[in-house]
Amino acid sequence: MLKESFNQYSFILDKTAKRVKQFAQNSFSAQGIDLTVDQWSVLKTLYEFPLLTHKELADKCGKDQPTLTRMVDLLLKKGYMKRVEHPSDRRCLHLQLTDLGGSKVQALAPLVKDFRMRAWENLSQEDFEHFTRILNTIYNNLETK
Amino acid sequence: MLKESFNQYSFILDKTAKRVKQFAQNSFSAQGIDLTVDQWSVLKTLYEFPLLTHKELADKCGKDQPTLTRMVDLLLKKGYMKRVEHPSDRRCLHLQLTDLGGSKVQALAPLVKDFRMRAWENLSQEDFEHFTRILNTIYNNLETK
DNA sequence: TAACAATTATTAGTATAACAAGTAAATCTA
DNA sequence: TAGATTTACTTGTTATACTAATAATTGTTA
Repeated sequence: MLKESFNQYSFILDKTAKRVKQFAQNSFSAQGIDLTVDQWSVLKTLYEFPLLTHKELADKCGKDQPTLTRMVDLLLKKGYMKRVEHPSDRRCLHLQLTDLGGSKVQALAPLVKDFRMRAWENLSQEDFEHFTRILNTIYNNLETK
Repeated sequence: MLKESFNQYSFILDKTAKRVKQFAQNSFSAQGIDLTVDQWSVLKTLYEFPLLTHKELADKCGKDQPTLTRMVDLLLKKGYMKRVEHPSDRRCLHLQLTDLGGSKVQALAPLVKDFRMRAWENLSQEDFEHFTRILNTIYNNLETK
């Protein structure tokens, strides 16, 4: 049914994801922001879900646990988040943004809004819906379980 | 116009690109294939464009030159490609697949076809066209020059 | 209850790729 | 011819992914 090869989508997908990340990273660097895009995504996720365990945050960010642990170590060193005891399960640690972390996320909001505007020029709300639907479908199709 | 934040697309984009890559990588590993997905994309590109310089190949693959040089070193060590003198410009080197490299790409074709089928379940040819159009638009919108 | 299994976070080691800065050779240009 | 540009390479650093193993805790079941 589909004539084109894997290339014709995986290359485009990969190239575009990489360019978005690079563009964001360059904007961060140009503003002197001491975060990688991935680190920002961790902070942002925690901003939206203020109290998560390592495992929950890792899942939401699509990272494995060792990777997240190292990222948290870094963000902790930078003072943007903290680890807190879990009230009922002593294996777990709850993660929280510090005030500094929260205001960092807020400070980045306008910058991030600029990416969006720039990236979505010449595209419509309908395109956005296609985009999310198609990408989510691919994502779910490749569930490994 | 667009209500959602950067997250609502960059997260999905990044997550999906990562999952596609992981899925491909797992399939490669399960078949005992000694290539990363990025290495495969280099070989595949060179398969389609049989005679490229470092710079041309780097551009086509979206890699910078130092990264490509190291990847070529690796692929050369594995015997999949070779460097050849450029006939008219002695600064350049032409890159070519070896016979081994060519048959490797061919051997991977059915596997790669499986990814495509799996990823695109429940999606139409029309979706594919939306997909490529939208991603290419974003890609071009973020051109840094 | 005791033994075993599963879960959570961590640690360590390795590999890949991105990025930055600089070098050398060749080519182009003014 | 002198200087600028291009091409490829080298080196060093960093971020992230993956694997495997460990310790502590919790859950399960015989």
